[in-house]
Amino acid sequence: MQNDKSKFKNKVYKVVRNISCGKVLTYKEVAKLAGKPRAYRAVGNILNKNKNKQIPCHRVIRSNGQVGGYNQGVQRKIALLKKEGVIVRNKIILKRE
DNA sequence: CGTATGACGTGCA
DNA sequence: GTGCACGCCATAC
Repeated sequence: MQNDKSKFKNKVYKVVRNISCGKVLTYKEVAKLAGKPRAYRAVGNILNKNKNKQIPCHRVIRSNGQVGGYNQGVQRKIALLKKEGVIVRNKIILKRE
């Protein structure tokens, strides 16, 4: 049985895992897709506590274009994004349309 | 159960 | 464009 909170967390994982290669979503977008557009705070928190490699949480960035953070190190996150084709400059995501 | 924290976002000076 | 303060939600202690 899962409460709304647990469902939200589960949905977040599903959404993040569903992100295509080279694609990046913002915390707000993920929260919105998870059903709680106001829980972007919790999204970051959940991913931070999460250590599941199955989830490409490195594809989740901030709305202002910054890479945000990463439990394995921001540098690691940037490296992965760049490796996937995302342009990153000085911790800023320069994603093309 | 209540408090504190955090990978955030928006508003205002 | 930069800096500071408040709000918002889930999780941990």
